Amino acid sequence: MAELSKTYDPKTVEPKWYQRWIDNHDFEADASSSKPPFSIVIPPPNVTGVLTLGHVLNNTIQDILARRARMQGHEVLWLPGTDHAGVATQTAVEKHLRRTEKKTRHDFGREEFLRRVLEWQDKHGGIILEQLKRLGCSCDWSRLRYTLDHDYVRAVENVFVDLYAKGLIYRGRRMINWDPAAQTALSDEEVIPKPQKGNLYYVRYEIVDESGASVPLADRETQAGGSRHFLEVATTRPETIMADTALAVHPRDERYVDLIGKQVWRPLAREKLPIVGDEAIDPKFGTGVLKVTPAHDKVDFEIGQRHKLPIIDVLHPDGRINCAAVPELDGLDRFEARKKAAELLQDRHLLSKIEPHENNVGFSERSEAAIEPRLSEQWFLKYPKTEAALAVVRDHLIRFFPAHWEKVYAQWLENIQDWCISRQVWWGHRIPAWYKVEQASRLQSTAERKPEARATRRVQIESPGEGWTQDPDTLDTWFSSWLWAYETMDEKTREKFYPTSVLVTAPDIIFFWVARMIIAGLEFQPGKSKRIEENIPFRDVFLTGLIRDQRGRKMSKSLGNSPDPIELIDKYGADGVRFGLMRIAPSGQDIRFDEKQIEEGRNFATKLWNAARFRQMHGPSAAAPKIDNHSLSIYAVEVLARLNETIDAVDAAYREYQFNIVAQRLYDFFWNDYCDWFVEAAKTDIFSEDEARKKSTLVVMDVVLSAVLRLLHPFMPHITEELWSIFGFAETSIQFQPPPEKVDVDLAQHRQLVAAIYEVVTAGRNLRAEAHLPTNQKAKFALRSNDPEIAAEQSTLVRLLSASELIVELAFKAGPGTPVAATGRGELLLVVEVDRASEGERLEKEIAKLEEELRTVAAKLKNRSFVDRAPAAVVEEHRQREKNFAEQLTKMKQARDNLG
RNA sequence: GCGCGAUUAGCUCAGUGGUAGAGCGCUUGCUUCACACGCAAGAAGUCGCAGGUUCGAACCCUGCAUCGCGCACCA
Repeated sequence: MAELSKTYDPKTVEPKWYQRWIDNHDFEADASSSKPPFSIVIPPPNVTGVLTLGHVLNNTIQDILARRARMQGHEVLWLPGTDHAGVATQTAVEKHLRRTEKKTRHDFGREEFLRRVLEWQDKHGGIILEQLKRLGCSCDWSRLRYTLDHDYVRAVENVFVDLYAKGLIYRGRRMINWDPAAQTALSDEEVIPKPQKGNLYYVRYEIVDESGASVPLADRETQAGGSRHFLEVATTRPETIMADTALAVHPRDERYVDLIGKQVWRPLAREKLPIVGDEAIDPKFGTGVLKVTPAHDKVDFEIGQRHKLPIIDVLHPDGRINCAAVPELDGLDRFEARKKAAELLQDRHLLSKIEPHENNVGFSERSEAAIEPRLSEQWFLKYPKTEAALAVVRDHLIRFFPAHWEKVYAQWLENIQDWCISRQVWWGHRIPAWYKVEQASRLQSTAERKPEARATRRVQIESPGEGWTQDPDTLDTWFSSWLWAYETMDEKTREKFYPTSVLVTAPDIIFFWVARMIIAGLEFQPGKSKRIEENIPFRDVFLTGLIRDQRGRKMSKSLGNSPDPIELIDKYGADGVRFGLMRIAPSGQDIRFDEKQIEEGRNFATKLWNAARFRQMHGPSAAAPKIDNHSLSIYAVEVLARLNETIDAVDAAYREYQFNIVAQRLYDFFWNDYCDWFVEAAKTDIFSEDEARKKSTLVVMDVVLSAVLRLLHPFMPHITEELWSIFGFAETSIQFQPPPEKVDVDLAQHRQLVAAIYEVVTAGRNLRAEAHLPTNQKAKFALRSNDPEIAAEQSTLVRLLSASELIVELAFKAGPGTPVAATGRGELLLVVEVDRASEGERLEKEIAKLEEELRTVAAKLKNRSFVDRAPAAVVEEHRQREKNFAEQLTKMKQARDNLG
């Protein structure tokens, strides 16, 4: 047994053990094992991503669950993998190419661009997997999957074909969310509404004269006031006026009802527009008149449908104005055009005012460009099994932790809309639809296709043959992710490990991923039977918090407030980072990150190391240590009792996924109960000549250390494995040791005595500090007691008090000015002369405190209702307290009186 | 507008009806034979506000305020 160095060095220990675990194939799951299965699929990080603190949190939790399950005798599969992340990766590569080569993807063409993406992927791909290894993640790397693996791609295509055949996937020309920067359609979930400060432009639409003639320009200004020559419209988007195809008012709005059916002149690209009545109009907003722009607004589109209005699109896909009729605006960016349009209207006296106005505008989650609602032909999925998906969570076949997320999940499913699944990006799963080449040759992208150009279409994986061209679009990344829970598994693996045990993820992808995976499981039924329980993708969903910085902001690259986890690991060790983070990660709450907390994790690792070192200095440990119930010291009984309590608390916390509580309980037990109290008290035995007592105490240490190492192993795998092997508690790795069981001794005995002794010690240390006696100066103490139990522990009391001597004597006489403290087992005196005045002052304070406490308890006990109605045990406890306070008060008052 | 969460020591947070807790920070003392990434002691809180239930409320109920998130609206 090598002697341990003074501080723990994670830099050598951690890589050493990780390599051994890999070499031993410890993380590889055996699908033919007879052990009960436990499985987790990793939320696949982006293939070119790098590790963030969010990943550290998420994957540490998964590793804890996997490692604990392994120790509990499960056959564990933690299945790792990466996601191609269509729009995200393509956006990153395009940005890179724009910067380095000043070219767009169109300059390269599809084939060359995809080659560039693959180059990028080779360069940046897989970094995050290596980083997960640094963290100690016990993934089964032999089963590593990627959403663009051949088989996985085939599965995605099959699902598409299948859903098309079922009529659940369809093409349609509908309003979608268009990202003008990435130039692709997005799903509703990828649009983030943000409040924007803008303007409300009040635009006058001239009412068409009954005769059809326009009012002469010169008269307009004067007539604008009272009479009905104009209808005023409040709009935030004057640049889309050319796309207006009607004005709309509420059908019962008295101000305007007589105008319904009449016409107005569109002020830009002058045309006659009808005035229609529609329930969707809010009379209280603006002037109560809405300009209807069916091509560029979702609500307007619906109004347009109801009134059979034409649709005029005045925007290019990149967000520039496309309107030859108004050359001043044509070709301008939409935001430029907004200003310009206002100017044009101003010049024509058609803009009556501009008011500041705040409204919500949708932004692309990826490119951060303002989303343009746009009419476009896309592929859509009508979600199957939404009722069943609601039911499995409602009936708790799947449980969410914390449970309140179940409501968020339900809310989304209840309001679910068809999913726009096609993306006008090149990086991803290409849609398995084929068109006759004559028509297809005209296609840039499905989004651009006019309805009349609709080609002959076939949906199948292989090309139908000569003359057919594949749909140029790809699928939403999440359309592949939703199969992740089972398409990552081969048939045998699936049979053993599907459904998975638990999914660990962040709450912001409940809609994107969690809900859709549940739907996929129910729809495609990958389970062993048709039973719902066999087909849901997981049984528990644990939703982590978001990590924020100290000011409460989300961690983000642009803010630069996200520390690099690898730097933290270099500085504090993976175990320190893991433990520090878990201790502050309350379930379901956001986490404010502070490096101090990681430092504490590192400090705890050092503490563990040194406590082990101390044990090791006193001789070798026994393999599989067993305690002898009959030779236990009272301190041993106490620490074992607390170990038992800790084991129970840890078990309970695990059941609710309360990792912070697990960590905190282990921290408190080990640092306070074991190190600060037990080890210090046990030094009496360890340094004594009594070999039997020494041996007994060392065995208790071994039992506790062996238990603590196993309890901590899921959180701190490397250091615990290192210490486990150094101590030689077992032949084999700690990874497969069963968790500690509670110690079977009569633990009720002695606990009161130990509590009393610790109370005396604390009181004595307090007296010493009050008397300004330095810690390194031994002091003489006396305890007024004739309690043989206490007397028997004299040597330990001397050690813990750092006393030169402790006299246990009921009638101990001390001179006036001897500091005294009341304890449950008699007064403790610090036998030194101190200034009478300051001792008197201290006693007065002590007495005041006791009197206050006594008053509180006495008042409660005088209350008949309390005595009659509170539980007997509570009342008894109060009585006991009253008695103790009264006794101590008497003693303290005597001491004060003795002072003179 | 609807829903969810939060509000406890300077900071970060535990605390599901019976004497307000931890870590950090702060103050004081200590290089004592595992550990200064440490040991010991201490100061510090009208538990967001107002009602209610209860013998008793940080905890349960109602309302309000502030902060955060989601959904809806968003001309």
